[in-house]
Amino acid sequence: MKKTRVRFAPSPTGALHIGGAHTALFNWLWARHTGGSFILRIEDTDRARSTQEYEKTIMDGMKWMNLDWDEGPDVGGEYGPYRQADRLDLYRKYAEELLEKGKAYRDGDAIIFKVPLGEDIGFQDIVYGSIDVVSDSLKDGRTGEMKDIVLIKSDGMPTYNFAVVVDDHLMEISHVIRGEDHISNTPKQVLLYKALGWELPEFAHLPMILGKDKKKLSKRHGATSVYEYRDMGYMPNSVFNFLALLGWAPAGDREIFDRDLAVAEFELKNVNRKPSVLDLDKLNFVNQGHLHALPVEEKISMLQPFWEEEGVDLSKLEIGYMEKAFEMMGGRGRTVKDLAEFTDYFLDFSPVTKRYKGDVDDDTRKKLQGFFSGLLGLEDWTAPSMEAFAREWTESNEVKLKDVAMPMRFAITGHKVSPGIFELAEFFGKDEIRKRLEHFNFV
RNA sequence: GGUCCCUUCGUCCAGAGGCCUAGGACACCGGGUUCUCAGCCCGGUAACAGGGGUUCGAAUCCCCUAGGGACUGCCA
Repeated sequence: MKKTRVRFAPSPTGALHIGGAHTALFNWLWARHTGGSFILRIEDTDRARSTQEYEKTIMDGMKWMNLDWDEGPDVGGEYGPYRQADRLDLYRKYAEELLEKGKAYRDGDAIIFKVPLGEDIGFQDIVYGSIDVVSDSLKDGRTGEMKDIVLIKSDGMPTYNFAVVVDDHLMEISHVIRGEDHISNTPKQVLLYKALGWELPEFAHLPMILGKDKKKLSKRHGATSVYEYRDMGYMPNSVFNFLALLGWAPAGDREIFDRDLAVAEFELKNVNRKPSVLDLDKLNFVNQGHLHALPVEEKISMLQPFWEEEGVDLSKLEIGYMEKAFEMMGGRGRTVKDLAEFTDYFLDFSPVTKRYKGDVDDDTRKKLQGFFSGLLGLEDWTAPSMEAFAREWTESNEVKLKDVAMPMRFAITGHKVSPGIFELAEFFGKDEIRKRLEHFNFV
C-alpha cells in the first residue's frame, strides 16, 4: 500500500480564506487519518499577484488552525523545492520533453500542448464518482476550434494546469484533494498525465462553500479570512469543528467534537457532493460548546487578548479566582469576545463605569439608597440571606424584586446580563459591592 | 453557447431499495426554571425540486424537465 501524501497548494495572493481553510483541513484530516504526509506547496507562478507577505499570512492562518504540515517551503522535505517559482527548470524540462515527442509546439516563447482528438480523459473521483469526458469537449463551444493547453507562458512561468501535474507527480502525491471548482480542470490534467506517461493520483473534489445567498463565498458575505473569525472571537478548534461539518459528519449524532475524533473517523468516501452554506448560527453554537468546555487556564489565555484590547486592568487576574468566576458564568457567552466582555467586571471596575452612568430619577434613587443601605447592613453576607432580605424589602415597599436587582446588576457589572446578582455580591464581598454602589451614589 | 457537477426541513448533516407515517443538530416558535441573560428541561413548525420509468416495493436505480453552480484566461 502506497503511503498517503496529500498537499494543500494555495497561491499567495491573499490571506487564508475560509474556503481555503476548508480544503486544507480536509487534506490534513486525510493525512492524519491515514498516517500519511501533509505537504504545503506554494503556487506562486502568478508573479504579479504573489507576495511573500501573503505566503506568511497563509502559513500563520494554518498554524492558528493547528494544521501542521510535514513538508513545505519553511520546513523543507525530500521533494522540494516547495515553491513553484523555484521549480521552473523542472517545468521546462517536461515541457521540452513534450515538445520532442511532438505533443506540444512553440508559440513565441510559450509552449503549448496540442490536444488530440478522441482521447478519453475521464477519471474516477472519490467523492463525485466517475467523471466521463472526451478530449473533443475541450473545443470552444462556439467556434468549434480546439483550445490547446498552454504549458509554459510567454514569461517563462508554467500555467496552473501544467505545474500541478508536474508537481503532484514529482512530489508523489497520492490523493489530490481540492475544491470542486477544479473538477472541470481535471480532465485537462489527466490528458497531460497521459501524455507524460505518468500514473494518475486519486482525485477527491470537495463541495464548495457558499454564502447565505447560495453564491460562492466572497467578500460580500462578510468575513472571509480566518483572521476575521479569530478577531470575532471564534476559537481554532471551533472553526476546525465547524468546517469539518461542511460536507462531512462523523457517524452518530455528534456535532461538537475535537480534532482527535475527526482524525479517527474521517473518510474521504463519506464526503458529500452538495455545496454547503456557511451558517454563522451554527458556528456560534459550536464555539459556545468548545469555549465552555475549556479548562480555566486555556480559557484565560483565550480571553486575555480580548480583555487587553478592551483595556481591562488585569492585575487581579488569578486562576483560582477566575475559575470561580467562570463557574458562575455558566454557559453565558458564545464567542470568546462575548465572554471577555461579560467577565471584565470581575477584574476591573472601570469597564463598568464606562458602560453605566447610574442615571435614575431622584425618587428612585432615594428608594434604592434605602434598599442598599439595608443590604449592606446585613451581617450574614451570603446570597440566600441577601435574597431573603431583598424579597422581604421589596414586598413591604410594594416593588418588584427586579426593580432593585436590575439596578444592582448594572451598578456591579455594567451589563444587563450576568449570573445571579446576590451570588455575585457574595462572591465580590461586601467591601467591593459598597465601593461600586457608592460610585453610583446608590448608598 | 459548450463541457462537467449538484438538487432531503430556513441551514448543516443522517439516509447507500423495504428499518422512513424521512432521523439528529442549529435557527425559529411555544411552555417550564427565574432578579436579567445564557444554560438546562419539555413540546412544536418545517424537507425527499417536478414528471416519467424500473421494481412486489424508491428519498435511495434510470431517463427527461426545471433550478443552481463550476469551468470555458499565457489567474490559480
